[in-house]
Amino acid sequence: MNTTQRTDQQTSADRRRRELLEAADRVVLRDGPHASMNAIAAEAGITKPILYRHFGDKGGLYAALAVRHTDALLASLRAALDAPAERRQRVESTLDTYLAAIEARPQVYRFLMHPAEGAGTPGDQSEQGFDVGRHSAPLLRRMGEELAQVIEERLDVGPGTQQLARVWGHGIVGMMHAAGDWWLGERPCPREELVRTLADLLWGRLAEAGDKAGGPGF
Amino acid sequence: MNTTQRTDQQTSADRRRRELLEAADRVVLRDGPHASMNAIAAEAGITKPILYRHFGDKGGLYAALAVRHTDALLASLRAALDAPAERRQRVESTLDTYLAAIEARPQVYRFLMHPAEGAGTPGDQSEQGFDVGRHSAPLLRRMGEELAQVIEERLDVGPGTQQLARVWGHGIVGMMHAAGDWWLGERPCPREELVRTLADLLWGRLAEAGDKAGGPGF
DNA sequence: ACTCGGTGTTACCGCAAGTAACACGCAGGG
DNA sequence: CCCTGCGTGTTACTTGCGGTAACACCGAGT
Repeated sequence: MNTTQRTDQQTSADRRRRELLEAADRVVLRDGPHASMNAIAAEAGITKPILYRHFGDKGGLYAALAVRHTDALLASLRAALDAPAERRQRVESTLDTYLAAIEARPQVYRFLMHPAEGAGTPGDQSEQGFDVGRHSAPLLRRMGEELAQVIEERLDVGPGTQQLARVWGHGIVGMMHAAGDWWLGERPCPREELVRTLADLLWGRLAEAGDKAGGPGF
Repeated sequence: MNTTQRTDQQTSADRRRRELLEAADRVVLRDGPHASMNAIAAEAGITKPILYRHFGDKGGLYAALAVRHTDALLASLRAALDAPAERRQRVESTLDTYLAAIEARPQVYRFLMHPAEGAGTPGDQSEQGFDVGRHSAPLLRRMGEELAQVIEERLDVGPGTQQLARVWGHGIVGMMHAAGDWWLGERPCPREELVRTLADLLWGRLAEAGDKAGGPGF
């Protein structure tokens, strides 16, 4: 008797939820990592308590937002990872996919990774921001775990593969993230060069390189 | 005429500053990443405005704290990096030094990297914390730049060494950081194993590994 | 007509960052 | 001896944010 009601309500609530998320997205895209609940509510044309009814608390809204973007990014990454090509080529295109994503929407990226980085003027009060440990970490963690799974599934590295895959997954994601963060800030080189250099690093060129004359070597 | 006065005041102010920093350190070590200005002031036996007179704002205090710890950590890392041994050995001992440091003082580590991660109980209001983008990034950036310099000084990788060294420096630091963060949370294996696995990654075992039977490979 | 669930509002609390404005103690100079 | 600076400390406040309680409207079902 109430199944249609249920579904109607569900979809109605879901639509609201999506609208709110899109509004939040817009305000994040515009205002960068500040984005107070008030601002988001205003952008959505409503007031704070509704946001809280839908998302519980700020973490909930943030998590929902992060899930959206992370899902999209992960889909792209999976596509790059699954492409039919040489391993080196696949690694490069995966790196490139990630870097292209953060390059395309630096605001969103900064919001996801470094929330509450605003606080430009000294009088700016808007510095009480999100927490990061509980949200950006999960984002990176999720990428790390996904990559670990891919590595474990496809790579043959003898015994202890599972442990090794997870270490490598998180390590590679961290490498990608840190290098991308730095690159995004300084733009010292075109993207392809960064991709190539990182792939070189993963390909063991650090071990192969010779010592420079005069020093103790590295 | 006022040179001695000046220096006296200077040293006096510096002593105060150090005392305040040590108090801040203590409260961070105890309370984890919460650490409100009030709490720090109370621990130091004084009140808020004095902290603000000494450090300007919370970012200033945080930066001073971060510099302290980063300096200490960088000194250890430099020592490991400069040890007279094979390159692989030096890389492993550097990784181990970093991981041992974050293992020894996880509270401090979490404060530096993921401030404002507390907020355990839902009723906990103490979630308005620091920003991270302006502080944890500089910390990682600094490590990345240091490592880049070491790489550039000692490694011979042909033309474009400078750019490459910086990419690798930030990338390796990010790998270390992300893997360490994950490991610190889950403790899936002893430290030496993590160190060995990460070094293996840097040594190109990803490229060398064979495909697993049945999949498209990786 | 009367309830009832959903959507929305205003008005408030608590907290933490940051800031006046005032108070004590102690040099030196009339 | 007093009084003027100045460094150090305080109390008491403002602002802005996250989060919540209590009330208001409105369309559907009986």
